[in-house]
Amino acid sequence: MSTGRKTRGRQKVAMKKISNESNLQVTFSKRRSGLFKKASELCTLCGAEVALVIFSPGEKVFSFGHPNLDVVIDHYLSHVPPQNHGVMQFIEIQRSANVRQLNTQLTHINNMLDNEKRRHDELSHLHKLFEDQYWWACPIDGMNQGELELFKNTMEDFKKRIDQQVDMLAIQGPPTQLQQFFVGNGSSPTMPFVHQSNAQMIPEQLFQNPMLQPHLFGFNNMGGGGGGYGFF
Amino acid sequence: MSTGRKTRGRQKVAMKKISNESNLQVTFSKRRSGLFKKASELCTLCGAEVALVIFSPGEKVFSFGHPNLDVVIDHYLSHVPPQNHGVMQFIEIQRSANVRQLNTQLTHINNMLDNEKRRHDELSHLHKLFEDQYWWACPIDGMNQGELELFKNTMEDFKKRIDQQVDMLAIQGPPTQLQQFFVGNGSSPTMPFVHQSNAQMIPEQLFQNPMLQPHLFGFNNMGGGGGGYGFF
DNA sequence: CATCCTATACTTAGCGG
DNA sequence: CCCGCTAAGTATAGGAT
Repeated sequence: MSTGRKTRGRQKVAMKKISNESNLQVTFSKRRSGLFKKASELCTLCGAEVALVIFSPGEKVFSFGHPNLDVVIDHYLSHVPPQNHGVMQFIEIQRSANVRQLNTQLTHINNMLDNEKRRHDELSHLHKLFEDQYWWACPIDGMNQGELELFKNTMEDFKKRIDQQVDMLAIQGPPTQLQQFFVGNGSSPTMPFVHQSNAQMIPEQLFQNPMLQPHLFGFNNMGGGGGGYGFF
Repeated sequence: MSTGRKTRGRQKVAMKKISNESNLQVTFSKRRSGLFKKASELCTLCGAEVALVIFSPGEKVFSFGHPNLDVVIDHYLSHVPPQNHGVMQFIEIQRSANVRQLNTQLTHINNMLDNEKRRHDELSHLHKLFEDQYWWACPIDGMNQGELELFKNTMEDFKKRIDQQVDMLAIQGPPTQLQQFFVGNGSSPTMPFVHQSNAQMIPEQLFQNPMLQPHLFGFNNMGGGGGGYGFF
């Protein structure tokens, strides 16, 4: 009954970098959650705008923003509308360029596929001719003069088609391999994290907690500008 | 003895915007301090990089950053080490993602072209057989029994090749069009962020700033001005 | 890693200066 | 606004799952 307690409860911890790596990771995770919760509560209770970005020692990024992270950051960087932020615009332009390039490539590729499709249809058509006429199964040596004449014409017609085929292929030229674009090895480990800047980024499960739901989007009574803290 | 206590102690407060203006102001101030403290503790304990920006309902700005607010924000915007040309690297990562996608497409395309090349070779070979043997030019009606027999065998052999061709085509199926990627119209502020950053060591010394120790929170009230921070 | 649990350390609402 | 005080509400270290 009077045995030692189940746990020692919360222990006081020195305000310095945690040495134990495993412990550090757990503490980081817990305190990060707590910080996000506090931030969202400040937004809810006081109608403040908050931007919070955290890089873990393990290089991962966690962020939170109300009403929106990028809006607040832009608001901080300058008082110009977020849509006009230089970096964003530049990046967006780059992205668009890449997509256009990709579309051009695919247009070419689709044209090639069209050609190939036509080839395929031609071959199928040839095959159908064979099937329909079934000439090859006929006992040639049993043909009469007329039959042989017809056969010969069929053959010549067939030869013509084959020639057309081969000419077409010759004109188009034999398919050649396309050079791939090689990207610098991606010294970058693949990262599965895609943030959309028009949504608040919150560490996943944290806000599955119903307690936090209402904090995130409940209000918006921010006044207009007026401050004099422009940076540009 | 049984008189009422000195205070009611901390009362539970509903998680919604505080209506009493005076109360709200006090709570904002207290909680803001608490948030900055928590943020600085996270930095100290876990060596994390943190950026925190708060706009009060009155549009005043409060911020905190370790090792430095703008560094962290830039790091966030680019998701790469601030020392290097962050934005460029980010753009490069974006481009890499697109190029990887493009390479995948081209790999598929090249496989298809390989198949088409094989088809082409087969057709060429068939054509050559015709040319070499020149059978189609021979007066069929002039063949003797043996010649007809040979001709029949040749035909059957040819038919077999054609069948192989068509079977192959059937198995591969006809080429299909690829969907293109469309870039959204620029009106949308959305922009995919790829989170990924290389490990970056945080100089501990930077956080040994006495301002950030236990109770002196390292935040600066920027309510009036600031330097000019330009990204370009 | 994220969660649950328990015992404590820490934070903060409400009230006075 | 800031500071202090008090009591109650929260966050969280440690340990286990």
